[in-house]
Amino acid sequence: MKIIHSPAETAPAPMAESPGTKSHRAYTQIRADILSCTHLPGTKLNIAGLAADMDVSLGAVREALSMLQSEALVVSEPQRGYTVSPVSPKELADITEARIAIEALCLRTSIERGDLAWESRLVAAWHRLSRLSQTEAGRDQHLSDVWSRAHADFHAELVGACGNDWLLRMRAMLYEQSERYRRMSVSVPQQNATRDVPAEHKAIFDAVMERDIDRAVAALENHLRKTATIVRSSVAL
Amino acid sequence: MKIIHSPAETAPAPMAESPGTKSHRAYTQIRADILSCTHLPGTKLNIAGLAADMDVSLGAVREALSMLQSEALVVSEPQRGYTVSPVSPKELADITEARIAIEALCLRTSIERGDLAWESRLVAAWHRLSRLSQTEAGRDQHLSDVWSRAHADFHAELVGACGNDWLLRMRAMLYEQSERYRRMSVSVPQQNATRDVPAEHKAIFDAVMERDIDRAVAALENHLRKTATIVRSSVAL
DNA sequence: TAAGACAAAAATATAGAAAAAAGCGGACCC
DNA sequence: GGGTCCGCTTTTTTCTATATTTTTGTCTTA
Repeated sequence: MKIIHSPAETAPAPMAESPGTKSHRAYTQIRADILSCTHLPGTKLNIAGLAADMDVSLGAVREALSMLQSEALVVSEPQRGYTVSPVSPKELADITEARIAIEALCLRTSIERGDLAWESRLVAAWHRLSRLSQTEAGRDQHLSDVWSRAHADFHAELVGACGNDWLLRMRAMLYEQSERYRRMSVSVPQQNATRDVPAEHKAIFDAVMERDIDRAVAALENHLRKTATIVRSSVAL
Repeated sequence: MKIIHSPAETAPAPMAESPGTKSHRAYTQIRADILSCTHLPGTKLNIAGLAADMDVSLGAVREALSMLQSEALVVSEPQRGYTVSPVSPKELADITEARIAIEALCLRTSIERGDLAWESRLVAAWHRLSRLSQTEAGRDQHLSDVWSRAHADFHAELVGACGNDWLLRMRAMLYEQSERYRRMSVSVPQQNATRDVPAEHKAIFDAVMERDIDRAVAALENHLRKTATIVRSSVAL
């Protein structure tokens, strides 16, 4: 009769939606630290250090880094460890062009194939984002996170009816990369003042709801290109 | 007294271009086995078994599998191990559509930006492929591998001057996935008889050399779509 | 037949050993 | 006197063997 070999000793807290394995928790945390620029681009990642910080073993960290490599958030040189993927103007330009092309493709098919359920989800995502935009996100950290989440959901929902899993996977990858650049250039009010982001979103949303493919794609492209321009000029690359 | 646990016991031979680490050797081997369908799609991959087969430890295999996951050649369910990525008609269709779109994009910019050095490399790749095609590849295994390599090089060179690393990375991923499907459907002579693959390649090559973008893209699309159709009808998915 | 416990197998985690690279100090040469 | 190269020490990455946890298949029992 083995009593209490303690299933709950490790993590009594629910800890969000982590799939149990320690590798995945490490992955989630390192990923968040990279996206939030706690680990700056180009930094060498010390495996032992990370393992000590989050109280897991080397192997777990190593596996987490492998996962991150698949999203191109870190790069590894054999026998020389892992580093946070560096950033550059060229990279930003490549990502932006690729993203415009692929998102446009996804958006076209999404509008063509989208049914009522999709429209409903899109309306919901739009509603959340537009309400949050009114409350001046950006100052307080929590609100900014919530807005980022809503923004990601809205963009994801736009192409949600595309149906091509491979294109969607690539879109997701590029979105994430763009996010990393965007977050490097937060709090540049003087430039954002000349720009009405909610209006750009509204333009996309309206065109999509009217099923005007070309106008929707044009509005999306405009939105992405403007974002990239702002990011580029505000970040010292 | 530990005798000769030997730094050179494992691989005295140069073993091609493997970057030394055992993880990477394991990665290379498993990858080859998946692409050659030694490990069939959908198969569960036993970590301990693989480790024993190639005489490395669990950790090395685990890391190799992580790398493969980033190329979408294997998928993992937490706590339930790894399986070779399954195949399906839907997947093939998605890959084909995505590939046509992205390769077309890459080809356009490649033709626009390509300089003389690129043209020369392309001519070289074309020459190799066309010579190999004449010798009836397909029967003997080695020749077939050589042809595959030349075919891959030719297609890679077509888009070699594109310049957008992100698009190229995605193209490479999709090419690899297509290869896996293609190799599942080898030796179906009756269908290939009605098709002249070298001529399709020549059509692409000629259009590119004349810098006729639209014709080149159309020829490429035709080539990819025909390949997908053959594969689809010849494989029992 | 279905529920539950047991046993086997497989996946994940850990700690420490081996190998490789990086950092460092001193000697040697120009 | 200054610069460069060689060896050693230290750090870091990689690997292995073993332990722990989870899942899965089976067999009993009501």
